Amino acid sequence: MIAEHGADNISLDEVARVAGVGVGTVYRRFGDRAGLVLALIDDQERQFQEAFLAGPPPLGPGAPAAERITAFLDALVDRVVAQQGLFVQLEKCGKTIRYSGPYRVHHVHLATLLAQACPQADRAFLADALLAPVNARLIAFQQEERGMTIGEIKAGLAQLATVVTCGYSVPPGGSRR
Amino acid sequence: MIAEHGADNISLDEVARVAGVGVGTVYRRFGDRAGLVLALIDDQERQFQEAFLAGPPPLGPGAPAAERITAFLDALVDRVVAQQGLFVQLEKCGKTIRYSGPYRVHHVHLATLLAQACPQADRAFLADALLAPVNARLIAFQQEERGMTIGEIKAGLAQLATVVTCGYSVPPGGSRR
DNA sequence: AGATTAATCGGAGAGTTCTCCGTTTACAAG
DNA sequence: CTTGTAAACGGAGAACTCTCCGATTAATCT
Repeated sequence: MIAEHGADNISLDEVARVAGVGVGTVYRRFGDRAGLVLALIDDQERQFQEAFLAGPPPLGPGAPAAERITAFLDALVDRVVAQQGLFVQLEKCGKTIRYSGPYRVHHVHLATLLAQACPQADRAFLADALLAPVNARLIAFQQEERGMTIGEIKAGLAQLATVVTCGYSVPPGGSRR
Repeated sequence: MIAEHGADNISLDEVARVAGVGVGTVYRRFGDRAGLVLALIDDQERQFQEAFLAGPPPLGPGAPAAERITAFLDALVDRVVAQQGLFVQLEKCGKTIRYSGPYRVHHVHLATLLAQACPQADRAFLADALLAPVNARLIAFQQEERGMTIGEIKAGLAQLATVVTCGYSVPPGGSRR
């Protein structure tokens, strides 16, 4: 259905009809629209998590943290682009969903890598800040309205990650908490 | 109505009823839900733009670019927090709206400052990347689920901005610790 | 098998967002 | 004041998300 009509323009009524069940059944299984989208994302998400948790370097363990961070952001962009429509849907749903499930895993992973690359930074915030630009809608906007390519986006992220991992080693000037 | 029922839980049917007009009129005036929200945001947005375009430094012109960047991000956080519910609504609406209007102005402004602070960076992307974490839903999540304070969020952004403006002066690749 | 209980199902319905179009109002010309 | 035209109006209705609950099916016990 998504291949045919796009990820938007899909009503759960129709999903139920096509599946040959009642609407209630769909909602009991998946909770709500967001739950259904999450389920559709789940397969690739598992593979992705497998890859950065236990796959070959530089995405998986073995490479230095700074390299893994870049590799992770790079792969995350691919991940989002591969199911862009679904991720856009996900972000439209209630805020409960946007920052749960996959996001938390990504955040923990990135924060762990950041802890190695730049120990004295606020790694929880920094992880949020690096994940924030990898956002289906922003990427769509950058592509469509700014004419950026995926390569340029990845390059920008890589540069940002580099600057961050290097820069945070040096305590900045007048910053206080 | 927002003060009473919160920014969600407001139906345009009811807005129309309270306003004493038909639903059609509301939609003709504002286009859709997003348009109404934008209108509600507009007043404070104008003031904010006035402040960073022509107000006193460090937010307005006069201070060095690096300081203005920090001041801008700081003020933007306040701006979003002040109308957090409305911004969350805005982000839920179609992607047409999220990256139009205010966002573009903020982006142009920040990109201009970045051009002064770190000329050789991809300032269009960098501006997106710095704006991305200043996001009503992310901030709400950081506050509620991570227990972060606004002060901590601002501090994190300030540090990030510092590292970015300093770090991008050095061409990437030959990075040292 | 028959009866009792629990889990599952499906669709009617409430509450929304947004569109469409017949009706009403405002305004200018005769 | 009347008439003609354009703009503004408002509510019926289509399409949608999600809930609720009576009906159906499956499982367990006697």
